[in-house]
Amino acid sequence: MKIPPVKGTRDFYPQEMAVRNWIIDGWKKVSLRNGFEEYDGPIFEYLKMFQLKSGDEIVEQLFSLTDRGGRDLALRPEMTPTLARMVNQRINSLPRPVKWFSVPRLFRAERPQKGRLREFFQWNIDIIGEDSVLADAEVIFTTVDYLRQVGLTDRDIKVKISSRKFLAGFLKGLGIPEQKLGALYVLLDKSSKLPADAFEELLIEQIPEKSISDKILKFMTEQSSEQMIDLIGPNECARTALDEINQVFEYLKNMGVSDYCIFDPGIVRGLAYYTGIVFEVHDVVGELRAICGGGRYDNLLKDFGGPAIPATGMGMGDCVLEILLREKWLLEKQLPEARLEYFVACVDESFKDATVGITMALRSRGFAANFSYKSGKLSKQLKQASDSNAKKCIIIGEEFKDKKLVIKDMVTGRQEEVEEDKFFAGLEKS
RNA sequence: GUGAAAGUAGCUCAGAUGGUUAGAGCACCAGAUUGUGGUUCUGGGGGUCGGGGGUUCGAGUCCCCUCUUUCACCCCA
Repeated sequence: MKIPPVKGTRDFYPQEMAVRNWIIDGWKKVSLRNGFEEYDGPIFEYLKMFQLKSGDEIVEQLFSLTDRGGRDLALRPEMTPTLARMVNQRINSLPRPVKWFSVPRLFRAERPQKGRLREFFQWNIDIIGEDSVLADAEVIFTTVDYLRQVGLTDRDIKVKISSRKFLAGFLKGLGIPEQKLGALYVLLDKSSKLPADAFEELLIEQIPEKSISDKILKFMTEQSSEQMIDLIGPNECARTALDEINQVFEYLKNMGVSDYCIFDPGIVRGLAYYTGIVFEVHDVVGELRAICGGGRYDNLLKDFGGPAIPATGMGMGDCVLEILLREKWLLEKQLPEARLEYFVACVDESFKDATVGITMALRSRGFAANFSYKSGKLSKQLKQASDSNAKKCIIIGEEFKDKKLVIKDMVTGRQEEVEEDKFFAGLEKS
């Protein structure tokens, strides 16, 4: 009976595994150099933990199970609740701010499509316990630091930045009641995906008063903060939030990544838990879904039963990123080749023991070395050496009776006889 | 969860209107080459044509169901 892979999952053959490792290694490296420490949690949690924040709709997109003790559990669909739980547990002993990152494997029972699978990896960085927008700027910088590192330029991607606080302030200032905000957020979030006239139509459905809907339209397309000020008028809330946004852009300029960043009032970010600066990174062409997103969530720790502590963070999935990197030919340019330092071959069966012995001697000195199980033709073994991308091949033949090895450089094709002792003595030095 | 398209070897794909034993390239294995790889040539293995049912003398081909993939919705924590 043939069993197929589960819907929405991927098999990582060595070739794909190399890609995955390269992406994740990059995430880790950049996190560490930006001062983040790595953490991880269990891959499943109480189902309740994920219901708590987001309600029943989310539960349908969870892989859940009941253990033998009757506990309702779920495979984690995101990392933030686990982070909140872990930080809350030790909140009094952790030095603040907490700057942590993680690369969890996550699960969502959605219908798979381009850039979205049921099992994936996500880079998370979070700063907890700091309410300055400098922390928001640092999260954005770290994100760009990675994307820039892998070769994406400001012509490939843009960080679109806005503020929940700003948007809420503006809308309330127009006299829009609190209970309408949720539905409006959802619509505004889509403004970039919809054709302009369709968006306008939907907006008028929600906001029939033309004077107000016009202002919202203008707001969504406005880019310069000077004209924003005219638009929001003497609205205290919105002004404070706009100052914050400007402050973030100043920090980002100072950090040297302002070419990547633009203000975009259309960035709203799906659900309710964001409270301040929000951002998404998109490909400039706009063909793919968001590469990553993040923002400030000052109420979350409190929602999870802890003290009111501010937090800001970012999550980046591996699927969309990989698609973009492939499109830009950045993967094949940068992926390190799997390399063997030495391949040890013998000319016939009588030298097999010596071949194994030399290989092990190399391995015990820390070199990646391999040999062939078959002692057939030398040409076969050399082909295997070549296929496994070995830098050098050691040939064991008649010379070995005089304690000599033949060292063949697989790139140049040149080879030389070296005494075994001298060969290993040379290795120790280097 | 809704809608659309597709599924033939490990991969990319041929296979007019239904008709003998389903093909090619790449990949894999072996030989040409008894101490020298990446090139070349020759040969070989590998398919319940996604699965099940139906129509027919006969189905890879037509019909129905199902699974999977892709795309668009929903959603995006």
